[in-house]
Amino acid sequence: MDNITLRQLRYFDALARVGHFGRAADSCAISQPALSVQIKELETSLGTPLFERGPRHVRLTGFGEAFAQRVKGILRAVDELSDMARTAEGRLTGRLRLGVIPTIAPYLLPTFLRLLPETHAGLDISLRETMTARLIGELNDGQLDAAIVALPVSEPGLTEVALFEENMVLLRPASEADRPAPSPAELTGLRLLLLEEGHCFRDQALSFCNLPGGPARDGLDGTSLSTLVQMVGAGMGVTLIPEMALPVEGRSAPVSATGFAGGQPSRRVGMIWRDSTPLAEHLMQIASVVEQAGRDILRSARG
Amino acid sequence: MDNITLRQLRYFDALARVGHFGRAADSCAISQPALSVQIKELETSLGTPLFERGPRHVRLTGFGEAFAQRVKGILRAVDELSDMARTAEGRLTGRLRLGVIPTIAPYLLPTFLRLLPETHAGLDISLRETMTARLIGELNDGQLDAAIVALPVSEPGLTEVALFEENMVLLRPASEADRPAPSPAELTGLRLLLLEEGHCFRDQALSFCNLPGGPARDGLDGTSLSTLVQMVGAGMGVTLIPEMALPVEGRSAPVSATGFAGGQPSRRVGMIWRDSTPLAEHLMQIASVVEQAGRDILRSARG
DNA sequence: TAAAAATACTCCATAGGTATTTTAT
DNA sequence: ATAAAATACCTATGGAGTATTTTTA
Repeated sequence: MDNITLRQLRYFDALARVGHFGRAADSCAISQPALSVQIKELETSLGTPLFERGPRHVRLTGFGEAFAQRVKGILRAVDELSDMARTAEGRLTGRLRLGVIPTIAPYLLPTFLRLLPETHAGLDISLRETMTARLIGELNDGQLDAAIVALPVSEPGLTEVALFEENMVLLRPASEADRPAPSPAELTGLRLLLLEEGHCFRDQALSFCNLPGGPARDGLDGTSLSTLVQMVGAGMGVTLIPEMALPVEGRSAPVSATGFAGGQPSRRVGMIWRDSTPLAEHLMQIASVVEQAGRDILRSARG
Repeated sequence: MDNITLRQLRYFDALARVGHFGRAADSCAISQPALSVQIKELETSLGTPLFERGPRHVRLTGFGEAFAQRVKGILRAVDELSDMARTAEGRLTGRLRLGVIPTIAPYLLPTFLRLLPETHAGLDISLRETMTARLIGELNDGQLDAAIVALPVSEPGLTEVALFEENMVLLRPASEADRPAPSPAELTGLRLLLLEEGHCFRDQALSFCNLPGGPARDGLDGTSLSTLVQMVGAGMGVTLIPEMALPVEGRSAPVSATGFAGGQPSRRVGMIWRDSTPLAEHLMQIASVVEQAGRDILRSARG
């Protein structure tokens, strides 16, 4: 028959993802028979089946599995072709899909989004806030162009650019404001409230305190820094928050911030993107805007 | 407009290669207007021109240049999808495009092609005989599936598999058969006839004799080993030939073969293919047939 | 029997062909 | 003036939709 088409590969990829002809067709904004026909055509042109059809679910064959891996790469490369064109005339145009982790987003973005138009007027930013692991997945899948995370992520295929370093500060109930700054070791004696599992900030805090990673400890986990701060304000314990969050969170409850006796824990904030992205040059410019935003916030948090 | 299609990328690639709408259209087996339309559509969908049109020739724009690089990779990856399918049912089917360098082809292929059907009946082999540099280019372009060459080639992106090592023997006029085997150093005193530039065998011979690579020396270069052997038979000088060539070439003229005093020069024969080829597993099997053929020939040449 | 994929068929968008015009040297 | 690309216009292929049938747990 005829040659493989990108359309077939896109439909195949969708079906491989969702494992259901009807829903895959939806996600491609076509009808189920249209998708069925294209998949079948791809299979016959290859001369070998890609899916096992069951009445309850559709699964990739062994061959289909290997095929899907390569197809993903091809589709990503084709998407990057369009990205290239967006940079052809010197300035970045269209929509930039940016991911940010939850412990950075609410504090950094207001300043970042205020600064960005100064250098990139008209650039359309779409934001996604979720945890690092998911952001990495979406970068690899081509659903994101770049992400702002805590470094290092050490993911093969991703470039990381370090932007600034910020301290993690201890937040205690305001009533304890007069006590001396504890050492990291003394933290283990306090009720340390942390974000739920999956947040890199949780892991960084635990590792600073030399505590094991393990699963949640009952009642001590929050789903956002704001919640944790409220819990601290209510006298339930203490927590760590990033310096950047101080201006916002420090005023929302009766809490008091302090450093540690000895060295301060810190995290490095940076941007990551696919090695292969054609947007690299422009992402670097945007990274420097992020850096400026971060430094501005830290200066005001400290001053 | 609509999305990018593979068809557009194929046409674009053809035009980027040949730089001429009419001839590119020919190479795609379509009419010139059909190609023009697709190229233009690609350009408008990208929003930026890919070619500078002149009345005498068509050139890639700077952006087009970068674009072409990526497109090549995509098209190769898509072609490899089809290759994958050829291996899906366990055995390799269809046509295998194999390159061989000229100093191996005539001696190895008869035996190889006789052995191959024993393990790969029905496999359709298409052969291309040219020098290493060109074979590497055609491998990278996806015009070849594998090549038999002298190792190492050390090309990034290509896998090499060493198969056997063979000596290079000195061929002298039969009249000199009684003289003692010379040392490599003594070769510089003889009229050494070699293949023209570009043949790796020439370079290997020169390097063994500690001679500079330089360009041709008048009258001392031949275009094939057979020619060299005839020249040696006519008393014009001496030459080096691969051991494998002895059974054929040793009888075609009044010449005498000998080794060297001290160590024997040798070359390593192997197969190369793209790292990314899905045929790797099967190519490895074919490589072992090549190896068997080589060893058979060497055994009969020595025995 | 019920959910889901495959078929049947119709329609329209679009790729391609031929003939012709425009363009740039 | 000429080679070559673009345009015009027509045809035919094929992708998509709706309606329907087939499949199998």
